[in-house]
Amino acid sequence: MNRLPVAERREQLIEAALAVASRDGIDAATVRAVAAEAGVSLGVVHYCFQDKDELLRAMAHAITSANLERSLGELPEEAATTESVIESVIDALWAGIQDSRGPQLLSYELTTSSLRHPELNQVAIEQYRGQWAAAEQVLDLVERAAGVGWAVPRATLARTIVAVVDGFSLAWLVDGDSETARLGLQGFGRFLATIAVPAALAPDDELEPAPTTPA
Amino acid sequence: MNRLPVAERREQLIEAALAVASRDGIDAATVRAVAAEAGVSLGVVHYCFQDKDELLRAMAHAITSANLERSLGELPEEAATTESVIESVIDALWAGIQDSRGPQLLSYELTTSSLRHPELNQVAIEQYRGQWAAAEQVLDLVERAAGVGWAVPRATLARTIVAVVDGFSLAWLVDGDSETARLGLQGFGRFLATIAVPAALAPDDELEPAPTTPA
DNA sequence: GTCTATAGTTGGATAGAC
DNA sequence: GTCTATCCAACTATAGAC
Repeated sequence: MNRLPVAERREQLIEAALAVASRDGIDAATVRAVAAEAGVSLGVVHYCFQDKDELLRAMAHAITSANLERSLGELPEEAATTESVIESVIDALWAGIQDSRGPQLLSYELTTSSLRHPELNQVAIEQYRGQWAAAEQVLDLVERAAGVGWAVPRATLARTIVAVVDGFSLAWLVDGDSETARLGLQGFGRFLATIAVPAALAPDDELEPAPTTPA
Repeated sequence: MNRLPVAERREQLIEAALAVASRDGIDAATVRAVAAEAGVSLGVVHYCFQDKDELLRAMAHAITSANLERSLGELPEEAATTESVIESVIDALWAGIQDSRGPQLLSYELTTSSLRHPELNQVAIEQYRGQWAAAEQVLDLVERAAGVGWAVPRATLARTIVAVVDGFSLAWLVDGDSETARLGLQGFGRFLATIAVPAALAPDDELEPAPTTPA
């Protein structure tokens, strides 16, 4: 309706794309559907984005950024046992996931789409780089709150955490059983606690293993 | 070309669908593409299957069945330490995954598709029920080969295993780093070894927790 | 900047000849 | 049983009026 600067229009359209895709799936996020959701006409979308892929890439980037910021929201209490710090971090993390079924599912759809379509190639790896980085920051938080380090390199641990959270999230999306998922994650949390070592005994980080594909 | 009984035609078309979808993604598995892959004409597919969804459901079912049978292929050596039994099972499992990138990715695509489209609703839960059952059988194998039980209910452990394998597989699909994934899984395997207890001390299975949604 | 109109594809599904 | 021909719907993308 109103005339808006292109930049704001883009924001609005990305929001709309996110809404449609979260609600109805990535395949439903057609240019038409996004235009309708935003209340603009078809041509407007093509005026703001070169093509559909550019719109989807922008949407994916918005998700990744949002995830990164959100992951820093949950901070654990100060002094406590390692177990209880981990436990509260996991509960907060899980609550966040549980509250966003649509976006969560969308993020898996984006991953698989990215792996099939060359024009979205960067999307998946960016997602994961973001998640791995976020997991490291969470580890950092736990380290300081509980005064511990880890028996394995932090980067390795971060990848494992992302893998475990991904796996339980997927299963939860399928069977809808949040309590089982939460308990499973807590079980993993207790494992984390077992490999925590007093900060004094742990180096800032272990020696990095041989660098893998820089991609 | 040849005139075949409907049942055989269906088998052939399911094979073709699997080939196309594994190679080019689930979205590429159109009725037309499947017909072309199988070397038959469009009408034939609609003669054998009521519609596209029925074909996809049949394909998904074929995958699940194949996975179940395959998972029993890898048997561990007889006498050995718990660690080494677990290690060899994981290596065999991972080798199988690594050799089937396309089908692996397809299985995630099927899961997300199933969660979005009501007509495929049963697909995802069947997949997971199959995987959970397979994981329990693998646990069973390890129990007998290493003469151990577990400190947590076998069903819970099975879900965790599936979640961890899923998570590492997804990350591998994204970054292509099989060695890191394998090492991550082995790390999880060492955790499994830590919660193994001598068979004499473990009941056949722990008391089941309160039954969750039977679904 | 925004709209309508339309070109050009692709894919699901069916009809009817053989 | 199998094929060709065809219909219809939905989508991307662009052109051109306002």
